[in-house]
Amino acid sequence: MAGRVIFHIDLNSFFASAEILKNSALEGLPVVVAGLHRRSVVSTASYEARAYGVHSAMPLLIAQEKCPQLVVVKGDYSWYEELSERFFQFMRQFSPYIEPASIDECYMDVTEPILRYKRPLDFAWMIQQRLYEEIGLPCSIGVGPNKFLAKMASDMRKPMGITVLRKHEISRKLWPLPISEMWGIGKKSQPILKEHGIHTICDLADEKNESLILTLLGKHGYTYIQNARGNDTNKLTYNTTVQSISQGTTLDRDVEDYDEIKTVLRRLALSLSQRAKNEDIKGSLISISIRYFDFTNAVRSITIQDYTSDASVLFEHALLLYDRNQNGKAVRHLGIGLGSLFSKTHSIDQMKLSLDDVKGHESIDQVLDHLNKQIPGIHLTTAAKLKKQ
DNA sequence: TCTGGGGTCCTAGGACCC
DNA sequence: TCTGGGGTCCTAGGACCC
Repeated sequence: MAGRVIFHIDLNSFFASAEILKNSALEGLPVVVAGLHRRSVVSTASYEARAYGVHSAMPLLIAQEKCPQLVVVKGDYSWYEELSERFFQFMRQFSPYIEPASIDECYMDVTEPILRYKRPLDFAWMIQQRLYEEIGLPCSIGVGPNKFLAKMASDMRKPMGITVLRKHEISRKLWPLPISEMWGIGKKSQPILKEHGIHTICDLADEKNESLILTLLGKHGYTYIQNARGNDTNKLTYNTTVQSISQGTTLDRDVEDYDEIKTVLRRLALSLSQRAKNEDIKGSLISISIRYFDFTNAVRSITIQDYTSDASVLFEHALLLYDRNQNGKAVRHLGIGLGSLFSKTHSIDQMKLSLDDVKGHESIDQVLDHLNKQIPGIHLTTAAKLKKQ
């Protein structure tokens, strides 16, 4: 089969761009979107703010120290969602083969449509220009033969960049980068690799390091090696469904008082329930997450008999899980989650069985297994298996 | 300096069933 | 007495991403 052409489209400092769209007076200023509490961190920084060394995940207090004239805007998430929806709608006019990767980025398989352009990059350029003119959002586009290379490419020129990363170019464009720049390698794997002399993506791709990396990182190591060599074979997934929803909050100060914790859990249960109902979602896996004053975490979960979105059911089980796990440590953060979701509308959408679902599977059981993983809340089986039960 | 909020996916052990 | 093989579901924990 001939090679694919994948675009990775990444909105630049999306939340900050969204705020500037709403209020043009912010244009050109060092802006961050962040919570307005003592313990908030920066969600997104405009490029003007980045010039001061401010970046996302930085504690707000530190950001303000680095940039005293910093403009702090409280996030308006329903506005971001609306804009994000416009972004995806806009993209779909060019191709249905789109995989949303987050609120502000997607992959698009453009193997077919790009043939219609004399100069392939004109397609990327046109998308970028029109997205900016029609919706007001700047983006960077990465072009590659697979998802990984497209993703790495879109990171190379920002904002409003277009970068092509062909396989034969990786030794020049990709390999010199430090492993910290590599998608998928986080703050745990980095020190492990560096300790063993692996500092660049070139080191990851090097055959001499292969067995060492596999020993250190196992299956993940294998993925890193293949990606570093430009051999990502992951397909785009076009029907993405939500797997879980959650609602959490960091408390203003660490809390030991039981009644106070109970009050927070009740409030979280209410708002999670509201969201679930709005989105026509129910779930059977209820979980709580706790972060203690010392930054240790615990997640506890329980599976219930029926699918629910009921606030009191969420609250009761959350409290049960909390009680079971009492240890006297002061609590910094609390969250409630709902998983193993069932959504009528989503399930019906996905019942359309396509050839892609069947391709590549050897037996009917494999096909059913594949479908069961795609459609939450249902379980397909064969008559033979039912009889056995 | 002092560390958010909302997600995804993977692994692994134990219970339980045939 | 000492001993399977295969499978699913549940729970906990962890790495990573935007």
